[in-house]
Amino acid sequence: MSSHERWNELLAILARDGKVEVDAVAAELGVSAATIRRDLDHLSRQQMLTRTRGGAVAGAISYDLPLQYKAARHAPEKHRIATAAAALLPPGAIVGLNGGTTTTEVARSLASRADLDRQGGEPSVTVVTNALNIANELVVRRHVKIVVIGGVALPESYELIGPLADGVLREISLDFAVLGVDALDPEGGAFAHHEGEAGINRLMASRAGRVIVVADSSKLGGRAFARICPCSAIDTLVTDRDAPAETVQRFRDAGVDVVQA
Amino acid sequence: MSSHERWNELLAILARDGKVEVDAVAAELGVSAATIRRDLDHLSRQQMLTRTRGGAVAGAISYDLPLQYKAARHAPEKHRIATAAAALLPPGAIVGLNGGTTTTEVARSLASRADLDRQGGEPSVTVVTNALNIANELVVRRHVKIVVIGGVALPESYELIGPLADGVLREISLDFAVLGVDALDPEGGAFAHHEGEAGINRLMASRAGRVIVVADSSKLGGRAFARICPCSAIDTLVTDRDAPAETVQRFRDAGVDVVQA
DNA sequence: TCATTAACAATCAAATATGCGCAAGCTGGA
DNA sequence: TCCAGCTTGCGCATATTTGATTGTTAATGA
Repeated sequence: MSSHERWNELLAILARDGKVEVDAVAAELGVSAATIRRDLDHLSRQQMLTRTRGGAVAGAISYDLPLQYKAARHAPEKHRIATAAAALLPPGAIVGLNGGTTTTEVARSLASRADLDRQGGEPSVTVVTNALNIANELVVRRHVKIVVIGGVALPESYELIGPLADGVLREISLDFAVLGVDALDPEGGAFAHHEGEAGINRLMASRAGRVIVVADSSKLGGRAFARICPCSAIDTLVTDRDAPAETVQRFRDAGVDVVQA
Repeated sequence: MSSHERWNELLAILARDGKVEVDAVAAELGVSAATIRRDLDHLSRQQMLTRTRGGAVAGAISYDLPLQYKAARHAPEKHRIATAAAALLPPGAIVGLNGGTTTTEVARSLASRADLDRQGGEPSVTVVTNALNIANELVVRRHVKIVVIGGVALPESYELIGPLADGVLREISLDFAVLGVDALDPEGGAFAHHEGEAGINRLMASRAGRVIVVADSSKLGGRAFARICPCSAIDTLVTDRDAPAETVQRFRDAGVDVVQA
């Protein structure tokens, strides 16, 4: 087990329990207490936690893990979904992306696809996003033009929200909006956990000519706190092959074009 | 197998597993570990992955702050300047930060200043920035509230510029603007290499109650392409002790309060 | 207040990853 | 064909990580 994996594990325990104990974790991970202390000191220097005698307590990140850790869940499905979604976007498109692990994959896929069919040195795709991690990852790839919506940053999701973001979004138009959602229901529509995110996503969808929702099958058929939009506002859903046929049919009945990657 | 094929393979493994291990991949692809290391270093320079001991992990999120200690030139000076500049900012301040290595150090210093620790759960400092790297680094640390100006991202500097950024900036006021500059002249004022950056920096300065310029001594006394503002618009200059006394005096004569860290 | 005990910091040695120099092999052009 | 430039693999010196040891510090309770 490498140090990065240990750090992820420590932060996962911290997110779950709110605290870690040196000896307990050392036994659980099969390393010495000295190593755990060094790890905790390291993370403490990065302001990721607060050191206590005998362990550490949650400091900066209390509810959520860095995206890096979450990316591990359903990774192959997300990757396939993302590739399929990116394939729907034509060269030259202006694409809105919100935050989340799946949309981050879409961004990566888009960037590597743009690598292949770049034309004349000009960026062939414009990505408009409110997700800091996506912007940060794509900004070094010269093939994609990156536009960032302003706003207040949410530590949990790296998303920018708020009135400032609204203002910017109202000034631009999108060809496509590719939205990752927390839940998607044939009757209820698309949902996010956070009302601020939902608001931005709703606005992004309304500014776009075509709305594509990406969601692995575990998200289908449920609801979450804040509604983004009804299914009538969604043009295409990209999901994986594990989605139940009956659920897929209900989305199709609701007028959504379903793609199973 | 060509190097391009290997890179694709490495990135594919990274997308699937979230990490790669040097020895495992070397065996799988039938090349030496040295080659894999060189490949990973190469991809790491392209920001496609983050190098770890024994392999690499996906994504831009790292638990390290390598720049703080490895930032190429004038690192100790920049660090001292940044600490001194951050010390000028009182709790509760709304602070504008532009991009650059020195301002990134200021951001880190702000994030770890103990007396600014959040009081009553609320972050006690608000950072307004157009630099993606600063926003991305600070967003996980809850000590500061992060507001990002929108705009088009410049790959060279990670800065957001353009009309969208202008629009957001016009809607807010700052207590302080902390600006890193490319050149600073007692008569000419502050300069940036890029006219887009200069425009945003100028606007940021005009929205701030107090303008603090951070610049190591190598930047003093020269000029660059695009002017940000005259010295009359600058309240404080924070620089290092290597600044020539005569130059410092000329800044003081121009009405700038000079701090040498 | 003082003794006891657990946690800690400092240090060392072993294991292992890494970086560098160099030679061999390959590729593309003159 | 030959050469220049590049990539690859190997060996060795170096750096980093880890676990153990030992002395020090801080919390607990009588």
